[in-house]
Amino acid sequence: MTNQAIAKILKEMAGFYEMRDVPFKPRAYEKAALAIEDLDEQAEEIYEKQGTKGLLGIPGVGRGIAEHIEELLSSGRLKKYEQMRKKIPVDLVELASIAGVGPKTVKTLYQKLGIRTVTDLKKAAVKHKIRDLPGFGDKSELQILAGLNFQTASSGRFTLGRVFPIVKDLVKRLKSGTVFEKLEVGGSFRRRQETVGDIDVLGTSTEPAKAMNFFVRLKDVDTVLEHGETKSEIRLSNGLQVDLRIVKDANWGAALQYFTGDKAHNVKLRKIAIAKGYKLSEYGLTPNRPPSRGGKRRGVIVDTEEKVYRALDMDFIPPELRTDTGEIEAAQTRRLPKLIEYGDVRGDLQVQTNWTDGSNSIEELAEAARKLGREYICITDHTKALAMTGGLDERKLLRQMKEIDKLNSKFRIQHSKFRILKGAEVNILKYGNLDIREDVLDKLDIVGVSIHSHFKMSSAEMTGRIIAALSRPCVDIFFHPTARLIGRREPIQFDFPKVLRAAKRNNVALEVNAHPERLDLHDTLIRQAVEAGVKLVIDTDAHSTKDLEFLHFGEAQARRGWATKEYVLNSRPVAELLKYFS
DNA sequence: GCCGTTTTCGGCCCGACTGTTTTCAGTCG
Repeated sequence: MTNQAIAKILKEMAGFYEMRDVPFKPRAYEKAALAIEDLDEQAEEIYEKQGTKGLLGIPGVGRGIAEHIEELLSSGRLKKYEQMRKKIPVDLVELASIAGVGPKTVKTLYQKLGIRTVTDLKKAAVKHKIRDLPGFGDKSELQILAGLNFQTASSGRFTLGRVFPIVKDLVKRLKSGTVFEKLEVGGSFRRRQETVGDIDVLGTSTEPAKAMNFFVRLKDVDTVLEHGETKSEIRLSNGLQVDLRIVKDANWGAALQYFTGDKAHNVKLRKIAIAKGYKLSEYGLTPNRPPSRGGKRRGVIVDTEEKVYRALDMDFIPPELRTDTGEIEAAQTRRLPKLIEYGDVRGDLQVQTNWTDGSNSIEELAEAARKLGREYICITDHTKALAMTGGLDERKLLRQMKEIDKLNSKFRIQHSKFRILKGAEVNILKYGNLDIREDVLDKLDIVGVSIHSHFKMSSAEMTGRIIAALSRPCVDIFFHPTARLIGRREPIQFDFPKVLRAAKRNNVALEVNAHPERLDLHDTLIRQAVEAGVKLVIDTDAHSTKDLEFLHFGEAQARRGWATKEYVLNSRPVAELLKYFS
């Protein structure tokens, strides 16, 4: 049974408890479900290897839930869950995913109208059966219909790469209105998560009502979901939801901290605040106890985020790290790493040209990279086994090397510093051998390898396949190691710690692919690589000059994985980089 | 049901907005 399936059952149980107004259990089950979704390993494997103890190691999983998981893994069923579902047999997760519908609403809908599925709900809403229920009205019915329509039109989250230009443009327009003093985007966007559900904008204004009106009347607003004094929500015509909060200037730091999240990070901070005798909220940091006689009840001034963290006795935590995965403890003991900074990467080591499936020439890509401030670029066209891209064979690869030599002398005359490196994205074949002869690969500056076929091997076979490839002396980089495509293709399965050991032994760097549909490695795997002492590179995997700008997403991903500059090889000057790989 | 700088019991984040109410419940983040 997959983590997804286990998580779904736990989420439904959370909902059933919520329906019955059972206190605290819903949160406990939800928390455990989220932790299981976030695991890098299958719970099934953890259980096989370490038994119940392994399951108890998952945050939020205690004795009760561990027993549930064991029952699910061994029998494929869970009695307690089945009993709950028998009483109220509804597709709880699906129904509750509709905006404005929660467990209590689902319960009423089932008891009064017998609604069990999303289809049932649609039928009832269209027939206007919902508006007559107690506690409902025509507005709630309309809201449910709107939610249903939106859900079928678009399914949830956007990639960071997709929202990035939209948000840039939105911020520019909001600032042009001159109704805001401060304006900042918080939430998962500021944390640079790989996908973003909605955009949280935070602002200050001397005329809040005017500012809110300006916001809800932006020209591409499709629906105004909420319109209040301090909080409004809109949906843009492209489907993206944007929330705006207007806060007081004196609370700016506390508010920005609060609206950046994530939730688990904030909850823990609040607990720490309580332990220190404070209450932390978006409105500031205030003493929790009544003031002593004659004393005034005054909050700590937290007009910047830095002051919030300082007041709680810890170092400032960069937004990308705020996931409650050890960053708070590290900040308290002054052990946070100094993360790689945006702009630290000097050169791009994976770029495809029009020799294969890219759309620009080598020269165009080189020129565009130079203009973006890069010091070098490595041309890594596909090789012959990837026939659909017109992959290069040995003969063509040699010809491309000559072409690069010519271009380099041209660049040397015009711009002394910029350099084009010779590389390739070589296919790892089914049993770990490469599709280009070694004597030709030896002539390249940098050899990257990657998996483009046979994605569905067993973990053991895949591990052997990868280690065989990484053990070739000519190999320098393992490109997009898990081969996942966000929202489209699951990562391949292999024993990551074993591959890390092989990479370290052979001095092979792992790539952090910056392409918004890949972002591969993902954050927790980057963290493991860094802990294991394995070096990284950050590449765009550009297929056009425009794609070269993806680098920012790769740097963000590396930060989310706690990577320091020292671990990222292409933050080094070209001579040092080549020396490392030689 | 989980968890521990309040540690095996007793807490568990907290406020805004909406719709349907006439003081509040449900949802959301």
